[in-house]
Amino acid sequence: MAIAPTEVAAAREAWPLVMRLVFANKASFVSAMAEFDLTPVQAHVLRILEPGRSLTMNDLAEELRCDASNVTGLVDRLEHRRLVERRPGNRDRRVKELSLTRAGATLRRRVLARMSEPPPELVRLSVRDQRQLRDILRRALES
Amino acid sequence: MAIAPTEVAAAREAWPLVMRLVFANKASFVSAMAEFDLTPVQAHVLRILEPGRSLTMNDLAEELRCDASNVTGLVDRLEHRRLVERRPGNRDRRVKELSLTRAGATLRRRVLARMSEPPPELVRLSVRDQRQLRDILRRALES
DNA sequence: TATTGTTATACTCTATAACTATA
DNA sequence: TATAGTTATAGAGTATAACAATA
Repeated sequence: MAIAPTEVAAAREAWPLVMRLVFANKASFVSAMAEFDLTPVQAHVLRILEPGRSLTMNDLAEELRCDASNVTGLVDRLEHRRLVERRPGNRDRRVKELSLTRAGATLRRRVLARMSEPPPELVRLSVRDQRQLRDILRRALES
Repeated sequence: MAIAPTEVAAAREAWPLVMRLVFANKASFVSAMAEFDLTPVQAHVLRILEPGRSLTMNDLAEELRCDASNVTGLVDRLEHRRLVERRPGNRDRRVKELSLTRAGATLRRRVLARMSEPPPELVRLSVRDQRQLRDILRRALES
């Protein structure tokens, strides 16, 4: 059965609101991460790099949705601060395995806690709305 | 009455989901805007600069939440493409009034239409969920 | 030959500080 | 003196292309 054009009408109205919400809080996110001496992208790297997990440089580029050449400098800066470390791959010596240091894991916890802090627009919603929003987003992102 | 800590628990769960949704679609947004030869920030300028409205350079910096020194180059590039134009302020000759050209207004319509196109995560929601999401976000952003 | 990561290069965005021309 | 906008400068993120080491 073909999907009628009206099926996405509400999504088309909702999506710009999502972007407005995020954009309105962008500056606050940037300055919150700056308190950890992190740029937004560096913060995302910490988020992606779960403790115990290890990623190759290519994996990270893919998760960040950017060209692989960028992660060299990005990881350089984090490694220089001893937040992450490169280790040579066991099987394939071309590969670098990237992982968090102890200090990186500690900072990651603080960063994630700060990233989860909801903006005033969500805080002032009723608890009922907050829960519905959470549930709808879970359904959207699942699978 | 003090707000109990549990009041924001659901918002704290919802907010990272919002960011995940946006982050997952960032690359798609960047390449969509690139088809118009626009960077994301340039696209935001077009969105902010409604036809008929005019803004000073300082106003634009404020709306973009960036330092005023940045908008000089940003507007230079858009003006060079004849999408926006600077006109001297009437009363105060220090001020530049910024507005869309005809070409800018035309491109703006296409850009806004593209920006409103919802990502697959929202499209596959039920119509009921789409509407609730829209309504909750409207309540969050109102006032 | 193909792949992983790096380097070289160029452009945009960003902030800070100093400057200009008005007010 | 104060303000609007610009310029100078520096650093970070981004892409493309070329490269070395390894497979």
